[in-house]
Parts: sequence; structure tokens; C-alpha cells
Amino acid sequence: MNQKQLQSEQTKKKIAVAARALFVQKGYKATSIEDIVGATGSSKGNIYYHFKSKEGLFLFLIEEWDHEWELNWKQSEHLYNTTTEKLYAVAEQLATDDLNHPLTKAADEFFHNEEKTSEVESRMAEMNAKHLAFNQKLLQEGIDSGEFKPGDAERLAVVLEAIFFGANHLSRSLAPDKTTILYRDAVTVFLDGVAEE
Amino acid sequence: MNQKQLQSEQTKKKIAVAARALFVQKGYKATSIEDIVGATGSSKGNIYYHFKSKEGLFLFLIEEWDHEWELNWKQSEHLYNTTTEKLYAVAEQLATDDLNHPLTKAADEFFHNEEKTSEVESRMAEMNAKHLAFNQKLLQEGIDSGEFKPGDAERLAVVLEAIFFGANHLSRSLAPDKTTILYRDAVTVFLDGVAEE
DNA sequence: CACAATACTGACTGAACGTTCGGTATAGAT
DNA sequence: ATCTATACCGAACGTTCAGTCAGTATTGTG
Repeated sequence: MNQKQLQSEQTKKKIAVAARALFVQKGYKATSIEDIVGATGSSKGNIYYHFKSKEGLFLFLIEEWDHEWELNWKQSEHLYNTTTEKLYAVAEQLATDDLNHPLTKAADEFFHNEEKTSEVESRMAEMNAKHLAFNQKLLQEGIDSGEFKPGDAERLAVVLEAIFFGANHLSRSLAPDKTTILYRDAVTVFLDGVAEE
Repeated sequence: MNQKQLQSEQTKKKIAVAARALFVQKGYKATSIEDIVGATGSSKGNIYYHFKSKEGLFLFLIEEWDHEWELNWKQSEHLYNTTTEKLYAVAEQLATDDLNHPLTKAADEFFHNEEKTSEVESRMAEMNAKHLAFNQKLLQEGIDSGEFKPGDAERLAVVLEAIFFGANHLSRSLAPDKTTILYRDAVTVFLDGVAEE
């Protein structure tokens, strides 16, 4: 890799970092390309040289983030023995991730906005499916080991995803320390329910 | 009420109905005032005569809808004896409500968009608090009656809200018949958990 | 040095959109 | 009949913003 390619890569990274900060702070729609220009010192044209579109730039960030999350998890998963422990650990990671990397807010503002190219739609679906598969695998593990009651892991995966998604949403209007509590409570309820036996 | 006032009220209603249909169909941002003009035959100016702003119009619809929901619930609550039954009934109502009145989609697109006037923000908070209070009351009822385990109804209310919110979100990429199943599953998990006792 | 190829610039375009405002029509009051 | 308040119209305005493009600078290559 020569000088030029290196420089180019650094520029791209610089744009990505600045854009991420802005999206996190202001949300997707409210962040204009002009804002990113202001934050990077790069020109508008240059941003479009490195990224196909605003959408493309955002998608890039999302995927980068998802990828990082996955890596983190793979590195720490072995620390937990039971599926129950793993569930709490996932919740913990999601809770702190939402605090440190709250791209999530911008993410679902983005995903909700009507104008979705077919490419975006398919990537959304892909990511969604990945999350559900992750949940399902975890739950199936718990069922097989006898920790969890026998049940349809696929359907439960959807419920779990709903819980995490909802917790993420509600946490936005919560004090930071309440967020962790909410995620923990959510997992506890998911495990034991509220009903008297 | 004279002829003029009556006419005026009908016009306002007509605008509201058309706008609701459009918001439901296309979402908040994607629905332009021009669209509403097209759908009503009323002029742009007239819309602004009856409603302060696009935001104001949408807020009006949301509150109308919330109010209707509350009425419906109050009318049917007495049909259910146990809190458990009530919970399933709420889930049922939310599930079908999402199908029949999917203003929800537009609603949280709206609520997520960065540009929130302080008035909007306070109304959001108000509605949110109302939902939590509703949940809390229901859960406290169940705890007091001995149906549910002793616990912090306030914290559980947040968890329940997260579940409903998440279910609502996920249901959008689900077949209609799966929606009801998801809501039911969610309540079942909320009640009994997944863990083996 | 000449010649690309790559990296970058920023003025400009064009369209979308919410809101305003000067004006008109109509119904009720005096 | 005159007046006034309310209801309604729609062209125009101002702003925002993603994306383009013709051109310039910089770096690598033969």
C-alpha cells in the first residue's frame, strides 16, 4: 500500500468517524452532508468520492458497528457458562453499548423513514434476520441444556428481540443508571415471568 | 351551533380523516401538506386555518387516537376478571389496533425525528407517562391480588412497556397473523418466563 | 519530464416542502 | 343594507439539502 492509498483510507476513516459522531448526536435526517463537511474539513465532493450517498455512508457505519458488536461478543462469550449468564451478559453489553455507541437512535430513525431503496430494505432484513438467528441459537442452547423450558426457540427469539428493542427505545428517556436496571429487569422477567407459580 | 360552525367542524374532520389515512399509508415525513390538499380538496391555507402546523395536525390525530383507545379499554375492562386475563386482553387490543389503526408507525417516526418543539416533547413525555401509569396500575393490581409475585410495579411497568413497544415494532415486518401470536407469546413470557423452575 | 490515475474542491442545481399572506366569499349580526 | 367575523383560497417565499460536475492538486509510473 503506497502513500496515496494510505492517505485515502485515512480520509475515509476520518469522514466515517466524524459522521458517526454527528449521527449519534443529531440523528440521521438532522445531520446534513454540510455538517459533515464542517466537521471533517473535507469537501462535499470528497465525501461523495468516498461514499456513494448519504444512505451509503450511514449503512457503512451501521455495518461497521454491528460487526464490532459481534466481535466483542465472540471474544467474551466463553466467559459465561450457563445460558442464563449469557443472557444477562448480552443485556449488559447492549445496555452499555446503547450508552457508548448510541447509533441505535439514528439507526431506527433511518430504518423508519419511508424512502428506502430496495438495497437498504434488503440490508435491513438481513441484519434483522441475523439478530433473530443469534437469539434463537442462544435460546435453543438454553432449552437443550435444560435450563429453559421446552418451547419454540424461533418464536421466543422474536419475543426476546422485541424486549431488547423496546428496552433500547425506552432507555432513551431514562437516566443512564436506570438503563442497566431496565435491561436487567427485562432479562429477569424474560427468565422468570411475573406470575406467582 | 349555526350553519357556519357546523360546516367548519365538518371541514376540520374531513381534513383530519384524510390526513390520518395518508399518514398511515405513507408515514409522517413522506406525507406532504400538498398530499393532504389533494386528498381533501381543501386548500393549503385552509388546512393552516384549522391546524397550527403539520406537527399540530399530527399531534391532534395522535391524541384523538389515544383517547379512543382509552375509551375502548374502559368499556371492555369489566369483561375480564383476573389481571392475567386483562393483560392478554390488552395485548389483543394492541395487536389488532396496530393492524387496524397503524398510525403507530407514523407516530414513532414522528417522535424520533430530531426537530421536536418543546411542546411536542412535553406532550410525548405526557403520553409516555400515561402509558407507564396504566401498566403500573394493572401490575400493582395483579400483585395485590396475589396473582403476581411481589415486586416493584413501577420497574415492571417499564419492562412491560418495552415489550409492547418492541412487539409493535417487530410486528411491522411480520405477517398479520403472526402479530397476534407475537403479542400473545410476549405476554406469556412476561407472565411465566422461559426458565425451568 | 511527461502522462496518467487518483484524490480532492466547492460553486451550482434542482427539487421538495412547510409556512405565510393578501385577498375573496359567505353567513350571521345590527 | 351594511358591517364584521369567520372560512377559505392558492401563488409566492424562503429555506434546506442531497447530489453533480468541471476543474485543480497530488502522487505514482514509464
